[in-house]
Amino acid sequence: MPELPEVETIARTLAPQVVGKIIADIEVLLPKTLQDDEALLPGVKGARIRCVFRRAKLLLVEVQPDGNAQGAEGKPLLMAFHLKMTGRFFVHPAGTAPGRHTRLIFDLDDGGRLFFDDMRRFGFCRLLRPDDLPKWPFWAQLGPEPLEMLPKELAAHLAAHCKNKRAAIKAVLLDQRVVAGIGNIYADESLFKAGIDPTAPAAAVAPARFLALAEALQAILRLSIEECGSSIRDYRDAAGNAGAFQNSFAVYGRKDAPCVRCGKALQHARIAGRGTVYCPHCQK
DNA sequence: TCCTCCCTGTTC
DNA sequence: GAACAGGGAGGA
Repeated sequence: MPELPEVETIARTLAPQVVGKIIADIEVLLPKTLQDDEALLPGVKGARIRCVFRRAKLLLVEVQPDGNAQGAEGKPLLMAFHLKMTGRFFVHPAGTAPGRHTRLIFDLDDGGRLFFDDMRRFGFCRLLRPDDLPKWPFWAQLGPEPLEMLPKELAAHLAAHCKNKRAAIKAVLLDQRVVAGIGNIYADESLFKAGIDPTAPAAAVAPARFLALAEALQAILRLSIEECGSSIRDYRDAAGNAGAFQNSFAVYGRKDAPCVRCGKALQHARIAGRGTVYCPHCQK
């Protein structure tokens, strides 16, 4: 389930494999994976990949269409991928046949084949002009990048969004409109590190505790990026490597196991429809 | 503000 | 053969 650190790792490992190459052809094996409201696909064919970057949990690929392509007008285009739970990228050698879960194939001019695989079919690739990004409601509503703020700023931002909110503090962290890129793993881990009960109503979290939460969130995200993300089940980066941060989990996936701090059994709850593991003794 | 749905493979 | 994993859309 790629969250911020995983998508960041994928962007970093994918970029050196594809930037500068030309997309010679595109094969759409699962039509619903490709969201192309403006029929921009012809412009992507023959386009050169300029850069690969991340915003929230989105992986963005900017391409420069061939100047002669019909309707492309020489302006850059964006491919915005959301990997959801099981999206993966891999660059295969020429001639590699699609796998069972391959949804899109981008044939590169050097013969390489960039596969977008997605077992559970939730992921998508949206084609758009950079100018149209603000018209995409999901993009327009995204909150700030948590690693691009000072801890103090992030703390104040979180505190402001938690004011008067009855929803659980964890639900607020998962809300992409508040902060972008946090998923189930990093919400649980950062709340544990900050010693905050994930089930507590956001409004009940004392203002003084948001600095600890902001610092925990940033520390966990930075550490995970250093470790190339967390690999549970499906996740691999674009070079096929697993991350290592799953070895540092204090709570995620550790229901009933002893708390690393106090040794008491970790509890399980369901918050905002997501499985949640926490230590009632250490998180209040 | 919470629930259901979309999906398929793994675990109980 | 059911429960579970879960990001986000859409509906109650």
